[in-house]
Amino acid sequence: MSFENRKSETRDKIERAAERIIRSDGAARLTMRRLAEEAQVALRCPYNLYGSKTGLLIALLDRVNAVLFQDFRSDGADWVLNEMIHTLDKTQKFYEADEEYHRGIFWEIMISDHPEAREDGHSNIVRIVTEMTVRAKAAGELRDGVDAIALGEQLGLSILSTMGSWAGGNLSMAQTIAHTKMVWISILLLAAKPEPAAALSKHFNGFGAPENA
Amino acid sequence: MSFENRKSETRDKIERAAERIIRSDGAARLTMRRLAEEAQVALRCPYNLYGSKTGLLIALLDRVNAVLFQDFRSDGADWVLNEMIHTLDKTQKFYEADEEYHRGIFWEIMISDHPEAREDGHSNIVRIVTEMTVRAKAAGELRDGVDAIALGEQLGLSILSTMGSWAGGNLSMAQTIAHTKMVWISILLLAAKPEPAAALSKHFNGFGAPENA
DNA sequence: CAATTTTATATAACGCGTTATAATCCTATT
DNA sequence: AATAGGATTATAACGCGTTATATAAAATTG
Repeated sequence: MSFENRKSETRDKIERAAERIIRSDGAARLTMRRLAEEAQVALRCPYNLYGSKTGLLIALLDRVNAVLFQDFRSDGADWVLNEMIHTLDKTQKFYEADEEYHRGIFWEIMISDHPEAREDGHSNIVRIVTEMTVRAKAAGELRDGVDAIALGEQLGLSILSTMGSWAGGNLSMAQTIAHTKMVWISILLLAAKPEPAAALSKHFNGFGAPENA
Repeated sequence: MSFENRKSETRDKIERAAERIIRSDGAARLTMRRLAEEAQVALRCPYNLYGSKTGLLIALLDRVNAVLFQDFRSDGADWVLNEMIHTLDKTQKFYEADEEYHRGIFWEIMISDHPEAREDGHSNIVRIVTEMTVRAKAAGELRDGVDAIALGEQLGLSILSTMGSWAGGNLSMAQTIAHTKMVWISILLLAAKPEPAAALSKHFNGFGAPENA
């Protein structure tokens, strides 16, 4: 077996063990010593492969995000702006299927003292949202004078911040998406031309409390 | 000297030492052993008085918040909704005067594994914002059918989440307030009656990128 | 096959927040 | 003044993420 094959087999052993521990006891109870024991490797081994505990968690997150982000392709909705709202629904459904697992990983990465970890997820989301606003602008759904990139950054910041509250345990995923949807629509109603704005307002649920979301 | 006096003198010694360390080296470099040495008390002492490191940081935060929140009394502006925007400006000015100090404390409390710590700050902010929306409703500035409490909870959640991103180092305080202002105004334009809404829209700066804020 | 490089192991240690255990002050009560 | 009780101290220890050191095993290279 080659070096690379051996490494990726070890990686697999470790990531499987990490998943098992997080699923059974939560990400907060994932310790490197317990992980090493569960994966039957030396304590030093995951550090060789991932650099740090945070590096391992990022590897777990990346695998999951690859699946989620595939679902974000254009779905041929009537308006790009409506498609953006559908994207929120897809996100909710995806994370709700395994909410505690995702929340734990998200949180541990978020509070790690490896700043580059946060930066990665941050720019990922902002990029995806900005791609959509730029597409909406190109489709003529946004008013003249609206900077699509600036708009995307603001919407991306909004969902990212709210997901931070989710990760911290202050919100459920349902509340997170409901709030984000409300904020996005409020903003987009100002940025959109009348026609797509009218379509958008059908998704607006008023000012329901987060608890009712 | 009485028991209570002795305790509050020790508390003062510890809190002063903590402030000194945070101001010189940042909150991340505040360790309990170093604090004990700087305050010239036993390592056990702060645990007796505050329960935990997080408890001490909350004590520091409470002292600061008491000063900030005093500034949130009604300032007799034309509209309550405008007053809410001014509150954001006051908050920005206040935190910017000592941004790294506040950010560090905020962050350490936020990522602590004492969930009740987050809960406190959370409900504090939501309460303050909700008081303002209820006042706006009573002043007849909000449309009929708008639930002032639900609205306040959403606005509170918005600023809280964004301040989380600030605490994590992803935003400056200026960007944090600029984003919150944009979100608040977008939402309030939908919730407000025409007259106060017109006054509100003067504060709207369009969709500037967070970097330009 | 032999030599070299890469990967994995075993063991100990560091500083961190926190706790346990005793002992020692100092205030309050009788 | 004697005694009870709360406040503070001193020392050691726990599990945590991480690193150092030195060794063993396996793949690559000559």
